Amino acid sequence: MNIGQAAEASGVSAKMIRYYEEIGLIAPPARTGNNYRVYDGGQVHVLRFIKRARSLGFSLEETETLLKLWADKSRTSAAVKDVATSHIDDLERRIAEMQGMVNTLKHLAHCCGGDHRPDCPILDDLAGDSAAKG
Amino acid sequence: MNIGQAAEASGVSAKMIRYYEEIGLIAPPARTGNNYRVYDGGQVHVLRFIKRARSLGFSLEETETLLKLWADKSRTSAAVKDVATSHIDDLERRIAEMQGMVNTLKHLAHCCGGDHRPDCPILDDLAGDSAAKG
DNA sequence: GTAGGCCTTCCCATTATGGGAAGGTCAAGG
DNA sequence: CCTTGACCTTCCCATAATGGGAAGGCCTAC
Repeated sequence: MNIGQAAEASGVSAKMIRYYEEIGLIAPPARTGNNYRVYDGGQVHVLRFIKRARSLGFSLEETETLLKLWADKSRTSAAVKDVATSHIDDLERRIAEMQGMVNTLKHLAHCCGGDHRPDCPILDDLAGDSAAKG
Repeated sequence: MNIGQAAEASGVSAKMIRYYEEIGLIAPPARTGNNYRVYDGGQVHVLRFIKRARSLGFSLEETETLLKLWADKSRTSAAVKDVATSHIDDLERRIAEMQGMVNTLKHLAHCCGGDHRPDCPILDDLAGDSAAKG
């Protein structure tokens, strides 16, 4: 299977497959006589794993940890759960931060006429004008 | 006022102040004979504005738009509100995406024993094992 | 034999920020 | 007068993950 077919089968772009190989996330595949990379079902399975981990927001570094745990038959589920829960914490922290921004922005937008006049509580807030309406 | 003092007064690092100047977000300040940048209260006000916009999650590009609107006395509040609301939409999209990850991960983590045994529904899910418990 | 569709490597760009080196300037204090 | 320290300057590099694109090799079909 060529890299294009592996990309198709895994949902990971050929560009990214090469990159993952370069950074050591996946093992270098065999090469044909013409120097083409060849992949088998096992490699594609790994790529799918990576794709799924990425879609859940795991960084490539975390993904590497998960891949190693996956390969390690003597792992403990506790080790995997640790990776997952700290990622959850991270996501929740970021969500809270962004939600705070949204709350502030919605308040400001609510107070903004959104009309033809120049007066704008949003700009007033950004400008540090504590006399901003609302 | 030197760049260090402007950084102190605005909460924007000296490094970032130089960068904002380099990308044209702020105007190049005056220089002293020894080639030091000098800032006045007006420039610091702009830096504070940027700082506040960044803290609300606006990109530097959006911040530039907001700075121009701020400077434009004939702006309409509608134009400002447009920038804000599309940023709110963007944040909410990202929050929803991350919340989806959290929901999935919490479910998987809940189903994971987190003990000394190797069996792990989290890895099963990542591996695409549709027989994953839960 | 040539055109198209793969593949290869290499370089560049993105976003916003920080680290650090090499060197200039200035003020204080010995 | 010289040193020390705290500034400042510019320049280069690194981050995370991904895509774009060029230049060139290989193979298959027509």
